[in-house]
Amino acid sequence: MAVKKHDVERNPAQFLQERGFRLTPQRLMILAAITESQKHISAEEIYARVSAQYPQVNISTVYRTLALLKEQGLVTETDLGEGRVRYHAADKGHHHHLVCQSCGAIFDLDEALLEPLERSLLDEYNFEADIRHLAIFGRCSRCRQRAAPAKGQEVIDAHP
Amino acid sequence: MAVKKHDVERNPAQFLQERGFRLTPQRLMILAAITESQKHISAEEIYARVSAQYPQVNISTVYRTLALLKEQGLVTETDLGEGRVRYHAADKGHHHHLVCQSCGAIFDLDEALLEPLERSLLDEYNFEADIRHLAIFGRCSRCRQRAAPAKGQEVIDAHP
DNA sequence: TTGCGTGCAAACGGTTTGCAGGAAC
DNA sequence: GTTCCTGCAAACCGTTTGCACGCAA
Repeated sequence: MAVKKHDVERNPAQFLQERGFRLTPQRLMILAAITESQKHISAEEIYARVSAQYPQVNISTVYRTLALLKEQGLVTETDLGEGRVRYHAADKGHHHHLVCQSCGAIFDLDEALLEPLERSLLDEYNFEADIRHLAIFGRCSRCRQRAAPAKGQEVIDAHP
Repeated sequence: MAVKKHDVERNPAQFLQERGFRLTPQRLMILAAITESQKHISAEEIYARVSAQYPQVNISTVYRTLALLKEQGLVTETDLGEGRVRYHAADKGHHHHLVCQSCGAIFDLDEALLEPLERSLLDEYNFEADIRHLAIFGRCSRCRQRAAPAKGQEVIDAHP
């Protein structure tokens, strides 16, 4: 069944066109790379994908297109603490990540879990949280089991 | 009363020394800059402070020292989404930030508010969250009042 | 035909590295 | 006297920019 290629490509494309932006092959391919990607994708990865079928694209076009798509609300950014930002189609909905600091695994986190937090931020601080992509760092289930005795990784008590 | 300079300087310094690291003037001054800073401080800011009294320091020394201090658990990092990391003495305790995307203001957030989240991550995902510094983006009370009609800033439904 | 979007190359800002000389122990 | 730490300079990496050409509309 794969991805409904035409749908995912046509809607954002149409959206851009209606706004007066030109539909160039580069933009369409960049859009496709993002919407077809299962996970969050970085600018470099988009560039790699696109240039595989269209070698003359330039990385700066990728960045300019990403800026446009973000501006138009078609993609959102996530900072997973890697020193680089990742992108993701806005229509795929928001979700959050648990990033394991031991093994690097990334787990998706149900949005609902953050609702209580959002509510109390609103109630107690009158702060309207925009939690579209949140990365929470820590240690995953598997790594916890493997290293059961330890409780934290940079704890200051170490007496070797 | 100010900061108890000797205490804050001596403890981490002593700690480093006991671990076999040398106590150089550069390290002491960098340590002092961090512990004396009220708010989170960036590498560049540390460099500026230190080089004010010791012009020959190099920014690379700041980075190397920060890496050491982080490794030894004496400072922790926060990523406030500025494209640069900020540092903060570990013994000042953990706290979190509400970052207003409209006006840039940064508010401190009580650690207790995150406990329910941490607990449910542990319960439901067996994930041991290491939430030492979290930045939550959104819109602060004042900016919400000022722009009451809007509900989100990049919402996709816009029909101008 | 018009002007937006692109490729190119160079610059950016924050951070990291190799090296040789100098200081802490 | 060793060895670790530093300053220097250059490289790094992801990202941004100025410019002239070319293509979508």
